Amino acid sequence: MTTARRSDATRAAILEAARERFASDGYDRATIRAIARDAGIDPSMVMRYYGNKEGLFAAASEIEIGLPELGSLPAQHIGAVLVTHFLERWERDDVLTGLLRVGVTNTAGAERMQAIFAQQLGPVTRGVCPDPADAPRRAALVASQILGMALTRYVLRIPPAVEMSPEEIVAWLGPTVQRYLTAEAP
Amino acid sequence: MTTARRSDATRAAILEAARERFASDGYDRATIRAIARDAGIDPSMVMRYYGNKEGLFAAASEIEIGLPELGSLPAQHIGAVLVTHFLERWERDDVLTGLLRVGVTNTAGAERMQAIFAQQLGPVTRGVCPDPADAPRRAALVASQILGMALTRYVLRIPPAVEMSPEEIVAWLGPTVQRYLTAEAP
DNA sequence: TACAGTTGCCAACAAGCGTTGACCAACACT
DNA sequence: AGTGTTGGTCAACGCTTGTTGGCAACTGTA
Repeated sequence: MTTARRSDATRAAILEAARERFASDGYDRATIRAIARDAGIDPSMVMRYYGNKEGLFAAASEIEIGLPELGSLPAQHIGAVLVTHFLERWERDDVLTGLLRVGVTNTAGAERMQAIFAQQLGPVTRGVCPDPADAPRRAALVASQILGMALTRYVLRIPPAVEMSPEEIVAWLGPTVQRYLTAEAP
Repeated sequence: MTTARRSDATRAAILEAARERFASDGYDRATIRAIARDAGIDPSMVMRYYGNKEGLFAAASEIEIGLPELGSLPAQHIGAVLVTHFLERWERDDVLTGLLRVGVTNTAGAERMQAIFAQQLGPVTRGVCPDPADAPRRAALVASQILGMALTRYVLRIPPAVEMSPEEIVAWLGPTVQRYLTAEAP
């Protein structure tokens, strides 16, 4: 393993500042200078440690959704569990919001978003849906509803979406996700 | 009424180029210079006719969703009709995609997106849902699913979402929207 | 023909951007 | 004590951006 370096604190500070800036400003408006100012260091350090802006974004958007094991759960609750989990994940920090923001204008961001959902939501879907052949389609449907809620609630901030309680959202979206996963294809 | 000017063609060309650029590149990357180049004129003309970049965006993002009259329709088909209509609207041109892209990174864009849905989706919702008091919430839920599909299909371009046929999407999303509009609150 | 208004191009501006390389201070090791 | 490595600052580069003002050409009117 790589031994701990003296600069690890700085590296972490840069990464944290970068996450916040990317999340609130998007890729273009999140300038290296602003990120460095937030982290309390010189812009050139960012370049030294992460190569260039793209490298910084790649490092800042590394993420684990950490979906729970669904195999052991009662099949009829999967929808609610999934929505609850994503909602919690989204409220905890704003990396996902940032990723969503960047994914919309930046090709690298969009690809990363695709990869995350393919690798982390895909397997779950494959395990629970009736016909494995249309698992990708079902995963995309689930993604459309979950990302759509994240979009209206955390990015566009449409007032009624912001005001809803997590429980309310789960109650509404849970059955939708459940249907996308387990209902027979129309 | 304002009389026709000789520069109307140029104005229109600028607007069209702006719509395309905003749609494909987002607010920041859509530079006035690039828009002017597409329109075949000098960047300074853009400033003369639209004041500044914000003014140009405001003019380029003026939009009518043109929802159909739903009052006369059988209540149980509203969901499918709505999804069909939005899908068609989204496929027809890319102004909405552009608006979505800009709304994610730009405050003015987000506000415009909010306004569009409040003014054009709100009334429809109010007419069909059981209790007018939670009409805004229901509208937000509908928006979350429709915008989510637009996001995954037209912006992030998640492959399975792109490959689905319009009929398939309507078949999956229609019941969801229907439930958000007319089912009793959970 | 003279003149005012419109349409357009050109050149430049100040500011901000990502990025680079020279340089200094603190540390680690022998 | 001396030397190479690491962590960090500073000043500058080349470039692009939104924006401005001056100037030429055209159009319509009297």
